This record gives sequence, C-alpha cells and structure tokens, in this order.
Amino acid sequence: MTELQLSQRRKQVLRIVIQEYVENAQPVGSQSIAQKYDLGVSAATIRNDLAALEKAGLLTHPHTSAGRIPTDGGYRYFVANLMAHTDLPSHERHMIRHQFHQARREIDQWLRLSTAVLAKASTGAALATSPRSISSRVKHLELIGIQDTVVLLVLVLATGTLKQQLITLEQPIFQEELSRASNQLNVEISGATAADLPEKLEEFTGFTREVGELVLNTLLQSEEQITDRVYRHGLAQVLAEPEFTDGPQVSRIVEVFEQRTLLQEIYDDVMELSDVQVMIAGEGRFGDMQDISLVLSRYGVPDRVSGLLGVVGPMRMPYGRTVGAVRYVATLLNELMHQLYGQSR
Amino acid sequence: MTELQLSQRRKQVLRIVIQEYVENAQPVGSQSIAQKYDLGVSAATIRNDLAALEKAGLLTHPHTSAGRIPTDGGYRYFVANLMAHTDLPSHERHMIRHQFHQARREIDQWLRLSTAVLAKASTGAALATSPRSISSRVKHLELIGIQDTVVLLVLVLATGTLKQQLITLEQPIFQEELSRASNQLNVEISGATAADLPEKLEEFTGFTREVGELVLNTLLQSEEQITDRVYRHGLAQVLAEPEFTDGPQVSRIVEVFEQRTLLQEIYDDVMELSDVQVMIAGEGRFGDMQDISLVLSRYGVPDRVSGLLGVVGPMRMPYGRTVGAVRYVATLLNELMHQLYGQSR
DNA sequence: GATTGGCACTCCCATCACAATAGTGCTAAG
DNA sequence: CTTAGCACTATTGTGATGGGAGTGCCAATC
Repeated sequence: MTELQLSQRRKQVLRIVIQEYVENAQPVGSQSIAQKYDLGVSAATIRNDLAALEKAGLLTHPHTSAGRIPTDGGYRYFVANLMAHTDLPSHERHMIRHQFHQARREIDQWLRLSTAVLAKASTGAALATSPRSISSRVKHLELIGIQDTVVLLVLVLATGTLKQQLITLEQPIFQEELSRASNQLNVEISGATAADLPEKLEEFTGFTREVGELVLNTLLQSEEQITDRVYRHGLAQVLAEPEFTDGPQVSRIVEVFEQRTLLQEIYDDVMELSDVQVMIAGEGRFGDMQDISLVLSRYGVPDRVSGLLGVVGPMRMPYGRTVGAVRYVATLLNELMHQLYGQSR
Repeated sequence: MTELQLSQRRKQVLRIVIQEYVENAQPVGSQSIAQKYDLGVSAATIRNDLAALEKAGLLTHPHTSAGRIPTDGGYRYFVANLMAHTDLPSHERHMIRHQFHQARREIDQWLRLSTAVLAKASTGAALATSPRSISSRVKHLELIGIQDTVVLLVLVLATGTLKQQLITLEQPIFQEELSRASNQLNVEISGATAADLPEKLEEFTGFTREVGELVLNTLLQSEEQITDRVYRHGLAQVLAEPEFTDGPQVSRIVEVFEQRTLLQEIYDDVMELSDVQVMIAGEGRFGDMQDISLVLSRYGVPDRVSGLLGVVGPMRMPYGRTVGAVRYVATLLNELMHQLYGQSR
C-alpha cells in the first residue's frame, strides 16, 4: 500500500466526511462541512478538496448532485492514518471488567459475555470462536461406561479443555477393565503431545491401544480445527442499521455472520498479527463482502490456546470505538485466561 | 376452540387459498381459484364462500380490491383440520437418515446436523437446544489440577453429559490430595441425584465437602436451565422470504431467533405434548410474534434427557412439510439417543 | 336456497409531469 | 491557492391520471 500524500487540510476533510457519514448515514456536502466545521476556508475550497479526494479514490458520490461518501479505500486510509486511537472510556472499561469478574470462571461464560459486551459496545454483531489448543498435551483421560456397549472417553488437556468422545463396542466391557485401561494409559501418555503419542502407544494392544489411537485422533483434530464452537450475539441490532433495509445487503451480512468456514479462512491471517485487525469489504481477498467490515482480534495465551474475537458490521462503522472495544475485551480475555493457564505445564 | 362448521367446498376453498398464498405470497382472488381449480362452481360462488370464510375470521383482505389472505386463525384451522399429514417423502427421509449415520456419534454433532437438515427441509430457520437432564444422577467425578491453585472439576452424569467447573483455591493442593477427595466422593455419591446428595455430604468436611457442594450446585443448575446451548441454522434463508423486506418484520424474527429466554418460556408448553406443536403468531400467549410461526417438538429419552427442536419462520409457511420435517428429525434423534442412553442406569 | 352473470365501486399501483432542493463542476477573478 | 458566482444535474416529493384486479351486491336462474 503506497502511502498517499495529502495536505493537512485534506486529511482533515476526509476525517470529517467519514465522521459525519458514519454518524448520519447521509452523503455529506461541501457546504455543510464549511458551516459546521471552521476550517478557515470557503465551501468552494472544500469542494476542490473533495474532488481531489475523490480522484485519489477515497471518496465517491452516489450521483452528480449528492454529497460525498467514503469508499472502502477511504475507510482504509482513515483506519491506517487518521483514526484517533480511542480506547474505550474508563467508566465503560470498568463496567465491562466488573461484568467479567462477576461471571463464573469458565471459558464458555467468558466468551458468551464477550460477545454480549462487544455487541453492546459496538454497532455491529459480535463473534467469538472457542479457543483452539496449540500443541495440546494430554493431562488426563477417563473411560466411563455409559451403557453395556457404550463408553464415554473424557480427555482433559493441559489447558483444561475437555474433549469427549463416545465409543461403541462390539462386546460389553466391565468398568474394572475400563479403569485398568485408563490407568495404564494415564501413566504412559499424560504430558504427551500428538507428536509423542504414536511412539508411546507401541507397547499397548487390544482395547487399550484402540483407546490410545482415539486419543491421538482427538488431539490432532483439536489442533487443526478452530470451528469447535462459535459464539454470536447482536445480529438484530446490526440489521437495524439503515444500510440493511433491502434484501441483498441483509443476506450478505447474515451469511458472513452465520458461516463458519469464513472464520476458518480468516483465522490464520488474524493470528499472524498481534493487534486488532480491521478488514474492510473483504480487502479484496475474501468473497462477497461488499459493504461489510470485520474488526477482529486474536485472544488467548501465546503458544497454548488461542481463539478469534470480533465484530462484523456495515462498512459505515465507528472504527475507533469498535477497535477500542475489541482490543479491550481481547486483553481482558487474555488476562483471565492467563490467570488460569498461564505458567502451568 | 369451538369446532367451526364449514361445508366441504368451503374447506376446500380455504385450503386452496392457503396453498396458493403460501406458494406465491400474493393475495388470491375468486377468479384465479375458479380458473385454476375445477370446483364445478363459478367465480361468483367462490366469492360468496370467501366472504363467508372472512366472516368466520379465517381470511382477510388487505384492502377492498385485493384477493384474500389467511389470518392467523385461518392457518390454525388449516393446521388443525385441513392439513394433509405429509410425512417427508421417503427419499428425503433416507438422505437425512444417511447423514445422521455418517456423523460422529455425539450429541453435539447430531444437533448441529439437525438444525442444518431442518433448515434445508423447511423454509424457516432451525433451532435446537442441547438436551437437559431430568433428575440427573452423578456417574463419576474427577478433580484435575490445572495450576497450583486452579482445579478443574469434571462431572459425568449418568446420561453421559459432561459438566465442568473451575475451582480456585486459596492454597495449592497436591494431586494426591485431589485424587483422594475424588475417590472418597465417587464411592459415596455416584448414582446419587440432587435430592440424595445433601444427606450423603454430611459425613465430609473441608475441601472434600466443598467439592461436594459444588457438585450439588451443578446438578441443580443443570436440571433447571435448558439454555445450556442453543443451536441455530438458516437465518439467511428465512430472511430472503418476501415478508422480510422491511425493517420491523426482520427485527422481530431475528429477535425471536436470537433470544434464549423465549425458548425457556416455551419449553414447558412443548414438553407437555408429545407430538409436534405448531405455534402461530404466538397464539396470543407470547409477546410480539406477529406474523411469525414456530413448529416445535420435544426430543430425547423419556424421563432421562429432553430438549427442544424446531423451526421458526413466517406465518406464511408450508406447515405440512415443516411439521413432517420436524417430526422426522425428532424421531431420528430419539432413536439415536435411545441407542446410547436407553436402558442404562 | 344455492348458484350465477352482470355491473358499479373501490383501492392500489405504475407512470408522468412538475417544482423544489441540494450539491456539484467549472470559470474567472482575487 | 482560494473564492464567488452560476449553470447544470440528479434526487425527492407531490399531485394527477388511467388501468387493473377484485370485491360486493342485485336480480335472475336452476
């Protein structure tokens, strides 16, 4: 992205256009800018500036005699260069923190709360994925007979994540047998990663071996898929925005919101960068995301667990505020999770 | 509900109006009925019938010179008396069954699949709640140290449901200590229900006792709340329906779809009846559900676990098909769950 | 008494014209 | 570079108009 050279005033004008348009969802004209903001120049000058900004690809107008609205490029420039780095105001931060400390100490609760808080603090709909373990270690396993031929395998990872898997047997197995198998396995494989396991399983045979293989599968699977669970909140509110009064717009955003494959795709992108990421209109890399923006962040504990958290909304979005909200909630989650999973093995 | 007396032909006319309107979302007039269907009478006669049906409160027309559309009462009459009991066509049933048998044997997977299948088979958006245990028995518990002062309590219920809870301690506890406590508790409380527990906990003190209390809380909680998890699918498709082109309609259905409290409220109603329930426009008992219908069913294993499953969509909905789909998926779930949790203790 | 054809009536909806409005784009001058 | 002036253009709202679809009712018929 080549850095665009703009005079101080033109930056200012761009900022004003975006600010006004975000607020009112109305194209903004030269005159209203001149009146409302004291730029020390006349409307005509601003007209020239607007024309220049349009030529630079940062603004358009829907028709000849309408005011200007930002293009996706305009928003990108704004986010990259102009956006006031607004952390959430401190009383909001306190309220949010308070809510988190009142919740039960469970990742599930936290994520539920995160989406609720984010939706409220932004104008968009909030999304979060349950955290995915990075190089999971087995902590403990348990085999529990549910029925004659049905056994529940419970796997506890070092991160405290639970995995469950039902096993159906050909023949009934007694609980003593199950306990024996799980004890053997526990001794051998606790602390092991997916990489270590195959070797360690060598020595087992029969049912015990089978269970071991199953553990391995579960581990592998938990490392490669993030789509374990997706938390969502606040779609109703975002659909109330004026851009979603007609059909195709609505279905676009609802699809983005509902699809889990998209998150899967975006995951790696977001993971690379540490700070909050703003993705405007798909950034050309993702499909049909016209007029839709995402504000996303990673959360978790480095090298241990990590998930995705963010907001989806119309391109016309208060980016400063939204970024602030996402960043704050992500930090909070990091903190909380660190307390639990921080320095343990 | 007083049974309404209608001549054979008038029932037929009502059926036709509903069928046509469901299909085309256009008011239907006497003439088009006379042309398309051979009722052996003229348009004028049908006009009289339409007027009679309107007087009976089953139809309305949006304005003087428009055709008729069904009222909520009309739909109710249709569902109660006129609806052809369409089970899903057998090839669809087979396809669905096949999909279920291919899925991993996990309730989570099944419910996810259920909503996907239901959304596809109906024109609405599908909902399912995770099953709630009825009078849960403890099967097994496990205490696992995650960090110095953080312990994970894993609780397995007789139904195979997992419950987890993090415990934060004042002082570190060694794993041996944890194991001792969990062994003691396991011996004593496995098989116990929430009712039995308080008595059994008498004999314990200190940390062990605390954990026991926690188990009790978790049990109680799992019995009273269904809103453990809600699966959703297919909102995008239902929003594409013509009735959701304008704002207030959209927000109404999205709210119904997103809200979990509503499900909580409806739960008891649905549980009482064994068959699929159709709830049209809130049936007067529930809030702002104008123009929205629910088709719901219970699923689960009697006296053990049960959840809610269904479709939410516009009132103008192919009820026959939808009821068939919901019923089939519910039966399938019942079957699958019975296999796992059927006769076990 | 149910059914029918005829006909007036009503309301919607698409179309057009018209004026008002808001905002641009350009030019020429400061 | 800035500014005032002014022609130009596209939207928006309004009101009139005619066509169309469907009803409601009446009198006649089976």
